[in-house]
Amino acid sequence: MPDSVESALHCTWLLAQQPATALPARRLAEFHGLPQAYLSKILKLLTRADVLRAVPGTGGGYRLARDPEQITVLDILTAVQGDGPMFRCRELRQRGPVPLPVEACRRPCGIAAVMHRAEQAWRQELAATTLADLHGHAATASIGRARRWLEALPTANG
Amino acid sequence: MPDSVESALHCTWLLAQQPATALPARRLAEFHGLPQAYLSKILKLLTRADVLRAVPGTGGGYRLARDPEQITVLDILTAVQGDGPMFRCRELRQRGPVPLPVEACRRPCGIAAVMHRAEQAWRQELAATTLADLHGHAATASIGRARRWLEALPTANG
DNA sequence: GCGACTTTACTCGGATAACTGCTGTCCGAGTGACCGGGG
DNA sequence: CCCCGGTCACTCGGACAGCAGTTATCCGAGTAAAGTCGC
Ligand code: FES
Ligand code: FES
Repeated sequence: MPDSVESALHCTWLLAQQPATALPARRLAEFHGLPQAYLSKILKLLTRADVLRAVPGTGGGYRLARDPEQITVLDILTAVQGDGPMFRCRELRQRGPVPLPVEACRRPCGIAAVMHRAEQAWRQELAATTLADLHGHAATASIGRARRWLEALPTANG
Repeated sequence: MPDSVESALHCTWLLAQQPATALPARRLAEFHGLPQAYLSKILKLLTRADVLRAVPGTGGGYRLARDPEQITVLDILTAVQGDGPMFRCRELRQRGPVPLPVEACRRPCGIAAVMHRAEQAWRQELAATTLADLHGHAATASIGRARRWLEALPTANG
């Protein structure tokens, strides 16, 4: 699994701490210690998938497109990795010197069925967890460090 | 997910039809319509993981290392893809201008916990399915085509 | 002092290289079967 | 007819290229804010 998934999850989690304001890619990269340009690409993908909303101009950045309770971890993974299933049945049963006729291949084969069932369980676990749940179960130390850094920003706050 | 997984599953499934005799890589590649050399690599990995047993010499090939009831789909995936978890926590919380102290990172972070939980569900589904189960739930057409080809082999049978 | 215009700096967006892992391929070492010769 | 040695073809095993997806990077279009000038 690509590492970009972790970056996307961390950024969305951090944005969930302040759903109102928007943070630019430069700040998020600085906070997470990641290359700014590449993280920009990831945030781009999240924006295309309607997980984040981009705010252009000075003082702009990215903010959550919906409430944290309505953004699941599966949405983030789908945005970064694509919505296609990780296991793809290549229909090997129709190849070789003794191929199976197409009319007998309407139903998915047993191997694909098992794979899809396991993947479905995986997706269900991910879809059952929202950003709000992550915030609720997060360690106090993590929330503390995030809040500390957010309040120390040179933004036009009070 | 790499396509080699499907090849490995199909080969092991076919070998489960005849646990006694051994089939060479050439025959398996011919049956599945796959490149012989690459499939040899996959079978090599399965042999290293003690899923298959290699029989050298003329008339040799690969046979199952254990009974089909004791070989799970997870074993095959682990053999091909490696036993490492697909999601790897890079410890981003320890990076950046406000890093979390190491003493506070003994427990896995919330993101990694969710990911590992989902992956555990996935693994559980795969570990609960054996090659014998695949044979039991397979379509009669698939079993028929396999048996037909196996009996038509030029092997030194009766 | 107030408003409008200009300039500025900052933001996202898409298009463009370098790198790792999967895919595909090759040839050598080892083994069992097969064939020929001798007893 | 049976046993032995030699030859052979077939097998796996590890080492070697090619391509795709991920990672990393750059610069241009667009925008909101700030600064500046005139009234
Ligand atoms: S034919 Fe290979 S997984 Fe369906
Ligand atoms: S610190 Fe990123 S997933 Fe654990």
